[in-house]
Amino acid sequence: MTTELMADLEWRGLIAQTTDRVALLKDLDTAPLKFYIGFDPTAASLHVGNLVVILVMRRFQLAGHLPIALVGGATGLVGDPSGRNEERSLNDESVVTQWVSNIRGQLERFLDFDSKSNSAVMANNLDWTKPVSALEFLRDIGKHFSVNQMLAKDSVSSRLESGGISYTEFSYQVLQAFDYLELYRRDKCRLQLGGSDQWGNIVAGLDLIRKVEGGSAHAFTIPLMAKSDGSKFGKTAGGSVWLDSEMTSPYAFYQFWINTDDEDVAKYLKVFSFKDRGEIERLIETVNVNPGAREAQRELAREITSLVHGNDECAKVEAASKALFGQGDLRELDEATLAAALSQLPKVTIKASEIIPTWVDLLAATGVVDSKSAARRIVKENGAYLNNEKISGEDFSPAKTDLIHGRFFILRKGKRDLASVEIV
RNA sequence: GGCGGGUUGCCCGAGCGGCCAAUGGGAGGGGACUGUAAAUCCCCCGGCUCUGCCUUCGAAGGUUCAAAUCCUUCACCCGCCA
Repeated sequence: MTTELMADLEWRGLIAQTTDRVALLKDLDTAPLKFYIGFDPTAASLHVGNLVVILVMRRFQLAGHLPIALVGGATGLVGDPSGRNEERSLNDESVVTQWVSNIRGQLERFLDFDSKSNSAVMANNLDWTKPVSALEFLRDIGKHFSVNQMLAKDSVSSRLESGGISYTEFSYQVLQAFDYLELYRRDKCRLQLGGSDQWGNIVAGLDLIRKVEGGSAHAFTIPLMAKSDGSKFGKTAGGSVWLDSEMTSPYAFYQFWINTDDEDVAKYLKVFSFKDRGEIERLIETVNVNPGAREAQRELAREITSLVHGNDECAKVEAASKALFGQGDLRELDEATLAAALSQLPKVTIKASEIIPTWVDLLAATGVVDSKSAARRIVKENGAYLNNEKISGEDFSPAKTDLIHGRFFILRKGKRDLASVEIV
């Protein structure tokens, strides 16, 4: 069963590096294994990049193992130098506390905390790190670390080349190692998963466990998600794609997935989808046979949006996308369907008594563009639409007769950036 | 501690008294082509009450009719020497 898990992960391209594969397989096969992944609160929400690791965690749980979701209340206060060429700026403790609770809430959606056999548990490293005094830490933990080895770690050595590193961030690997040791001691946790940039930190933990407890544990890293065109995964023009619906609307979230390049969709299905291998292979085949239908993208978007925002919300944004991108006249959509679709978009309302502002002013008000100049530019460049019909003239204003169902205007910028105006 | 170099628009990087909102590249945006894809081609890319005005070239002062460009001080970075 576990052998299947590993084979499946391998097929999905989710294994970057592990410690002794044979020993790991044996442990996974013998009994449910406790494992953990840490998430540092570096933002108010997790983003789609974190989803890669979270879903691997879920796969392990589905295979019967015992997840510990660790939120880095302590490590988040210090800052991980891995993969960064600049020192992080420290966040206020109150901010980090807030972020910890946000992230905790988000993680709960992806794991089963009520299973009879292998429930997930939540942990916060602040709980065991905060009570330790600096002296205890230096004597009990620090003594086991060789600065020479610490300096050799990629995360540190690359920073030494590029502008330096503070003692604070330099110490990060020790804190993370301490986490692993703590979880090993109290929960017999013997496996840590993480992104491939975490290898050094995880191994630091293994060394510490060996030195202090004489025990052995495993490391398992997951490749960092890369896009075929070399750009960073999970970013759009607007920034990161967040899991928080306030920060990235479910509609925008769905749109992010549905716009996946053909080049990447096979890889994304393997990484993010819980469909079985046969079904994923069938979908990948559709990309080759009939790419225009974009069935693979649709399935991907639906599955991930449902997972993150729930089936109901997904159905809404799916219907909205279908309605707004459909070929038909928007006026033919019934009012309820249209209203539901528009509720997914950036929106501005104006009073019926007001004079209707220009298209430019309306678009700027929705926040779809940064400034009125940008909105004017769109008109000048022929990318301005009202109710899916091209408009021209910078001083164009919609008329009452353009209202759909007596209360909506639909603004469009370019091919797929939509916003709504409602007259109230 | 000494000497030298640097800090320019989202990023990289030209400019070195007026012709500079500032060359070029990347990112981003619009159009064409398509499939709400990629590639390609064309165009745009500080803001505004837009034939003009306002704010930008590390910060603050100063010289000048006129400064991103010259001077002074401050901050940070990077080399070389000690």
